[in-house]
Amino acid sequence: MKFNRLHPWCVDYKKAVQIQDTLRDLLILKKTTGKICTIAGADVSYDKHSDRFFAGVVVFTFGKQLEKIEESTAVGKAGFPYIPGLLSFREAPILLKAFKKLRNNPDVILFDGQGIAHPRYFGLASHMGLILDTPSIGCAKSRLVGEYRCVKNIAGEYSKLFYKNKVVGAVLRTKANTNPIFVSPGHKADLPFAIRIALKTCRGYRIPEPIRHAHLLVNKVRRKLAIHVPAAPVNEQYN
DNA sequence: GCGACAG
DNA sequence: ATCTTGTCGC
Repeated sequence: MKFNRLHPWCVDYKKAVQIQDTLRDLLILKKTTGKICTIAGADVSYDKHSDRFFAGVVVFTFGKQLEKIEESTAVGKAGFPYIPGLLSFREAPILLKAFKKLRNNPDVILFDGQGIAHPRYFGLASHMGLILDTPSIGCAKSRLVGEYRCVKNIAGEYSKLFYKNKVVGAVLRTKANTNPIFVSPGHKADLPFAIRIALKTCRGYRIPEPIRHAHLLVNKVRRKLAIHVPAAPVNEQYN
């Protein structure tokens, strides 16, 4: 799939913040009209020993049945440290490498990170959605910013996530007796749409299927490509 | 200065 | 994210 190069990735932290403040104003926070036929999930795994990333994208048909129709992976070195609020500068380059190999153009993409529930309203899902010019939704497993009331322990229940007096997302219970996930619009999406899509793609697990399968995929690739260091000889104890 | 802090 | 075994609960 094609995407726009909006800026270089090799920037300093201050420049990264400026880029976020600029690109944020390009986001469209309204649901895009049109039927959704395919939906993708993306995830990244990190190997600290080789300082490498394993990225994966899985595309599903969207309907009563979710059917896997394509998957794509990429491997590469990490080029930016993890800094809360700047995650996209760390993970987007390797994710884009995987998206570039994708033959399908998914109608919606789910990311394992925040959308606009971010200090500058521009999390990973927003950044990726903008570059790929595709509706995107952030589905994070924990909170970055914002306050919320506890969510009823019933699948489908949610609480609005407030940040600086604005609703930036929802804390969504995708399954009973399980911690909720943090859903927020990325690009070309509004909150009701984000919540609806996240819930419709859950199949008995806490994490929506597209992201869950992308996670399984990157771990599979990681095991396969792991650099096997020869086992250290076992030193027998004498005396 | 202190605490918080997606992956 | 990663390091990691067993274990408690629906």
